Amino acid sequence: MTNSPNTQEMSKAALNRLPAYLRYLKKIDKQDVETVSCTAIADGLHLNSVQVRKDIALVSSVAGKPKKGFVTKELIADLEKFLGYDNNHDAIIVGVGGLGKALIGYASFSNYGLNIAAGFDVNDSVIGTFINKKPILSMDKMPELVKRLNIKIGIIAVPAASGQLVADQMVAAGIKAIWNFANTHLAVPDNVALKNEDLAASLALLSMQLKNFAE
Amino acid sequence: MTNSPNTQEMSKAALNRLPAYLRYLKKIDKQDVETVSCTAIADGLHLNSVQVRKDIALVSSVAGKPKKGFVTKELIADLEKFLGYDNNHDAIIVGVGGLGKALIGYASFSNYGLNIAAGFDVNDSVIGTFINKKPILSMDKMPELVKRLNIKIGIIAVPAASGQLVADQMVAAGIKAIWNFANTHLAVPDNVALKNEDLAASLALLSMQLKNFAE
DNA sequence: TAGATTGTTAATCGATTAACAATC
DNA sequence: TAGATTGTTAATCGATTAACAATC
Repeated sequence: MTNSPNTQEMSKAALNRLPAYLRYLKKIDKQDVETVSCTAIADGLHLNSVQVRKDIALVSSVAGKPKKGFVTKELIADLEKFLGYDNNHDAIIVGVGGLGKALIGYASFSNYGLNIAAGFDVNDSVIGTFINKKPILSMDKMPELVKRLNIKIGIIAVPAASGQLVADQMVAAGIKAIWNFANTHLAVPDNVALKNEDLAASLALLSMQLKNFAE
Repeated sequence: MTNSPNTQEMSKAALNRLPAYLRYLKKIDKQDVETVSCTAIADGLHLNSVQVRKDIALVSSVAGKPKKGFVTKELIADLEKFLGYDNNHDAIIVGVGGLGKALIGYASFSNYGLNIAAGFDVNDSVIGTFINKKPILSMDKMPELVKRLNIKIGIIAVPAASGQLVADQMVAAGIKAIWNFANTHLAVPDNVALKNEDLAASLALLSMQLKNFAE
């Protein structure tokens, strides 16, 4: 069992680091670096090497070779599989304002296994249009499409005031994971995954750091 | 000293929670709730009450009253002060693609004390235009404007490949805090604050949760 | 007064880092 | 072979939670 990937044992903090590993590995793979040590990854990303080694051990399907490390391409494949980037998830997005438009247009999502199937809005001026080839539909159509395509991921990019309402509608339609860009706290059932993208919190962290440096 | 706000003792995790407290307090303040207990905040946000009490203790300028708690408006003012939302920071943004445009147009930033002074890009088709009343300028103009307005915060919203270059240019111009939306690891000097907005990592966390729920 | 809530000290929990034997 | 790197066990560190006396 030692080397089989194990979801249970991976902490959130560790999981957060995996995409960075993957990016680094893809970079050196492009440079035709065939094997890579955890020490090298740690150096490249300014992390502790033991930490990297433990994280990689949970993800890699094969043991690393002393002196050589891991085969770059194998490790990339293992990480992509672990992160679910290898099989595409469909998602919908509700709210096609500035941020919503940007997210629909964000081509990189396909690299992460995310495909935005459609956008929804209540604003007549965008309904019926296409953004990045994705149809923007009326909010009424949301439940039916979610059910028909068996979509599990919903992205919320509406103003804070409508956040909870949209979340409730998504849950009612069968959405099981909500990625919340609205600046508000959402209450969702325990069996629905929720990830808040709190730009205010990020900004607070940054300006606090800035303040400390200045002192 | 017990009740004076103290930057040093605040952990990153705690700091991350403060904006949520502030949002909650503003919400109940609108409902004319005059005093609030940490227990109530904890219940409202589904957090542990001792955790909230400790966080609030580090931020509040006055002690809470047993049985009543804190004066809502006072606590809001203390939080805004602590988070630096009361005095405006100027910032610039480099990269006026989809995400960059959305960020420039994001009105809520002003609520967080952030004012985007200008956007920069290398693309002639956007240079000279205005987005949300902010001028979009040629990248050449960036160092001069940063120095003249003494701007300390830079937002990076360029493709991953140009991320490091832009970061270097910002640092050279005197930027002391970088908010990085480009999907790449950045190397910056130790005296420059860096906050990565890693959408890939967020998405990974969400889809992992989704996977675990499904099993 | 009684009891809800405070601030604080101690216990627990989890994650990071250090140390080290195994090995290609 | 020698030494870089592995995987793992133990020590440290920090954050969360539990317990409790003080008090309005």
